[in-house]
Amino acid sequence: MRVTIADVARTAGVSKSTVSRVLNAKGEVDGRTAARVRDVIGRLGYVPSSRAVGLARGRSRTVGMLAPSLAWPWVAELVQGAVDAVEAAGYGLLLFTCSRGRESMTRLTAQVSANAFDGLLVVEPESETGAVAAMHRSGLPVVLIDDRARHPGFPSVATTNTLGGEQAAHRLLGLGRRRPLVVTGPRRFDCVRERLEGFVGALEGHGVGHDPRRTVEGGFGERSGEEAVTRLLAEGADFDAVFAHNDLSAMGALRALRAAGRRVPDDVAVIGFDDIPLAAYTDPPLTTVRQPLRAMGGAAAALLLARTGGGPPDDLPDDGRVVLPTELVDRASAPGPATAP
Amino acid sequence: MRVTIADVARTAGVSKSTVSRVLNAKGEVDGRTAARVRDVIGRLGYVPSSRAVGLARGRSRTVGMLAPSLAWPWVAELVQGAVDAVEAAGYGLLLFTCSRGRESMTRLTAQVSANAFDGLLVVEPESETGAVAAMHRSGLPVVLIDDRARHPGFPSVATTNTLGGEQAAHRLLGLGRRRPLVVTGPRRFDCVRERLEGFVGALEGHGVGHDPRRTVEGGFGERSGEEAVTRLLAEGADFDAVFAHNDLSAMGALRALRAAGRRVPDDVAVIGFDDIPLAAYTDPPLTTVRQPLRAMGGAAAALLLARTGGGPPDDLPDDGRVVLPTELVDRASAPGPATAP
DNA sequence: CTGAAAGCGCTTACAG
DNA sequence: CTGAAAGCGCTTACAG
Repeated sequence: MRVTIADVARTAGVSKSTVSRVLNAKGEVDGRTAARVRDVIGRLGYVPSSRAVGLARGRSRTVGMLAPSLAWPWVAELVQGAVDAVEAAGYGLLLFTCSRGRESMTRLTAQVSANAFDGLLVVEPESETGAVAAMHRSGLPVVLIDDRARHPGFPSVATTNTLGGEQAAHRLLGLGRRRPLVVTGPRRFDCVRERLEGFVGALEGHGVGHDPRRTVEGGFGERSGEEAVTRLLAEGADFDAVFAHNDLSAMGALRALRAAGRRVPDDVAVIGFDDIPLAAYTDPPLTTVRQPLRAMGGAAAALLLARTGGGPPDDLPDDGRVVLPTELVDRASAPGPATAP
Repeated sequence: MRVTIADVARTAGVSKSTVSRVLNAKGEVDGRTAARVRDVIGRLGYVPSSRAVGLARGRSRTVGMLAPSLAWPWVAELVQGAVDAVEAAGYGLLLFTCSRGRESMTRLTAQVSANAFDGLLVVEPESETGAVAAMHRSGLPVVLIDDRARHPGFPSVATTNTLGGEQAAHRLLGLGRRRPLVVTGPRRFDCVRERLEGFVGALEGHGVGHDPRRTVEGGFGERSGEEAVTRLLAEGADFDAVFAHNDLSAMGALRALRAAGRRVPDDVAVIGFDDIPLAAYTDPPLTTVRQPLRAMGGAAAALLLARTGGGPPDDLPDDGRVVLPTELVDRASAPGPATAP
């Protein structure tokens, strides 16, 4: 039923070796022979079985991607960027998410041992660093997205988190704000530390001290931002701006400020981080530090493909790092000179 | 380097056939022999090569999923639901998106011909129906998510779009609204027609006629909702509610109403469709008709797995349809009795 | 330039 | 209950 290389060979009157050669443009083949084979391939609609090719070659032209839940908009963007790049290279992307906890990791590990893919893209490994390192050690090419410092040894893609923090600070300073509230993500993330450092550093560079009591650790969810602002407001804290470490918590902050009757940006300016699609649709639209998520996904895929032999080689060392720049997106929650009313 | 079934066989002093039998719990194997083999497998850390198993069995324990861009929150939810179910069954999910247009389809078709996966999940095929039907005809199990009417022949998963429209109408009627503006999605979608029919039908059932001029076709984006409301407002149209066919356009509508100084829900009540995570974070929080997206993804995966032999069989006919119920989520943009101020 | 043969790592009748 | 052998559909030295 399925047409195989043997059918093509028989019909064209050549050996399977020859068919394989024209298929893979490998070795010398007589022009006319090749044309005839190609013709038969076309007529029979022959497509090599990926399973058989994979077994014979020892590679599947497939990469795996392990990511947190797609319910996070930034994860979805990253995955979309990767899937585009992988697809363009003629590879397939096997998607795994951590949403089922330990069992998800068990499944992934099994697939790795089964050699189901040629390389693995990992987004923000939280507790799975050990497992990922083990896979890497066993010879699987791995590329990380973000959080490099904790995982020397494999290439990674990150964004300028420190610069991003600085960008946020500069905007707030420009607006005359001197007492910002910072709602961070979980401290264990390097990106969180970097954003905070950049932010505080820039403030201090301008002679503005940052009271640590105005830094609240959040969990990257809307809730964090909402609760942090609500609580500090209740405690009578004095702040004239919010720098949230992602857009979701910034949205929560907006909500809490609104509930408390504080005007944004007049009473409190708000800046987020990420620039998820909906950031343009909050009220007021959210000024935010944009992470080039699609591009990061694409860059990570390119690095991985280079290491699995599926893409053009790059000149990055094995523990090299690609850093894509953040950019302040000017909207009404912390308007710049051009946007100011 | 990689340990194979031959290594296990040699070490355990049995044949590969026997190892295969204990691996797959197929055929009778002496208890002690089996124990010994299992022990060796454990000690050697042997895991069968998925490529070899796939070639020998003719199936890969992998399914494909073709979806629109993950930038749509509802797509991300659907994919997450599917990936969880697929993973739980020990299968892999190869993700394809249509974001690269024709080339995306070419790549997918190639993978299908190459027999790269055992079944395909398709989300809202727009222009690709021909290609999908061809794959199905060639023997590939296919399960659709939504929009069944146009594609008889394969099983599908949908939600109660008509009922959803009715639910929205009943809420607005309950609030005393008689002149709703409807911002639909593209008319070519069956779900759009059904939502509209349900909505208008329910109004008429209550003796409320619907002026077709108050129905505006949108594109499911924030823009649609914003533009529709802005335009009708400019034209001096008279409406006291908005039923948007998805949450994104509802968010656009909220934005336009705010810009025009109309109060929500007092002047204009707003209801969306989907219940994406951010619906709870608009201002005011969005009342919406919830689609059980995760569950739909999971149900579609279950149907597909049953048809690839990877899950428990279901009793659904080959062109059967699973319909999961929508549910009105009560929030402040169109508050019910309990939520009313 | 081309073919026969071995090999990739499994599964599955077929014998015993 | 167990093993030898063929087969899944390719690729790749090795000869010629």
